[in-house]
Amino acid sequence: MTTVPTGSRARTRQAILDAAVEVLARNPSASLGDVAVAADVGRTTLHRYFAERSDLITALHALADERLERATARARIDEGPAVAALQRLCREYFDLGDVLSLLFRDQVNCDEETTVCDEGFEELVRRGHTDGSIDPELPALWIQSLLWSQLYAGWSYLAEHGVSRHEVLRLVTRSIGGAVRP
Amino acid sequence: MTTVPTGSRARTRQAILDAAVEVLARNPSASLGDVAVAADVGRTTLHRYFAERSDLITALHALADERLERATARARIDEGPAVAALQRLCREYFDLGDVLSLLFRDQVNCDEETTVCDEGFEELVRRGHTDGSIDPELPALWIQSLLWSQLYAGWSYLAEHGVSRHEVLRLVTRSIGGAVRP
DNA sequence: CCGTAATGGAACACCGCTGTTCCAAATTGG
DNA sequence: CCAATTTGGAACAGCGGTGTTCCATTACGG
Repeated sequence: MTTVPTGSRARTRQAILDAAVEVLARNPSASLGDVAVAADVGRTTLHRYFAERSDLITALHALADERLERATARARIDEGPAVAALQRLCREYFDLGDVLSLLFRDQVNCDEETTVCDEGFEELVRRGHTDGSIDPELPALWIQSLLWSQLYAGWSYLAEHGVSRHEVLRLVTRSIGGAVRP
Repeated sequence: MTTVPTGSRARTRQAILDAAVEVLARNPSASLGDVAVAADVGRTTLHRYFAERSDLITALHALADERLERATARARIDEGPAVAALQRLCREYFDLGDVLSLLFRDQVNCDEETTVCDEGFEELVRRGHTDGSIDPELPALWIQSLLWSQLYAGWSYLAEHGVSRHEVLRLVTRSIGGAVRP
């Protein structure tokens, strides 16, 4: 049986994952050596935790999915006015930062992400359609694409221009809100 | 001196560039072999036209910049109401397709792209700010990020879901228009 | 129709990344 | 403080992409 992580093991594992998120978000084809350096860990150690590159990627996706789910839960998208709920979701996702750009760059069509949202998200959009706060011409799937792409735009904007995190978040939520209005 | 392209040379060169756009837009780290196959050309021939990978990339950027500039010119962003001009620009860029996703994926902050637009684009946004058709809270740079990210979202949407080009374009222009409204 | 240009295939060395093994050093916990 | 765990460095083979050379074949223009 696998030994229970003795604390040190868990810490190292997390350090590697964090570094991998940061490095691979910027350059999806970065080498494992780069990740190891960023994690301040020997390449040997990295291989000890994740035998193959694909194992690391898998763990990364699991981590991203988990955080995505938590963030979705925190946004309570089934409560209150639709647009406000959409903007709460936007805020929560924005805080995930690099973690989501990972999913975004690999495959926008990520099977997970669609299913993660679809139950509640479609319902949210439907709510907005019926109460007139969301343009009925815009399907839920498109609004989801919009949300993701604007988050991406926000992160890029943050990284490239000297603008505060708070200010960027303001721009994104405002733009998302405006884009879905009828 | 380099011999003047005899027609056949120019055709081959163009075939390689077209294939490179298609292949590299989907996977920026695709091999030159993949590009050669897509161009229906031997790898040797490809190397004959572009000695190094970086030479191909450079040519690709030049091609993208040129088409970007033409598209910008066609949109006549200095004419008419600001939002309509923005939507014309959106339409023209949308038609560039893969060519622009290339620039987008490599570096959203592409030095070229900012300078290409900045003269006219900032003016367009200013026009919208003063006549009240564009939310004055949104800076030109952000609107530009928005435009690009929504185009990207549109292309992805087109590729992944069975939606017509025309329909996607409608969604993008509508969303862009909505996003910048005060 | 002949010669030149253009092409593609094969083979080659080179390089960086990957995944593995082995061993010595450092850390940690009891 | 000792022993087990954890770590990192070095070295290695394998692999795929790169860039080059050489040669035979094909296409094209005068």
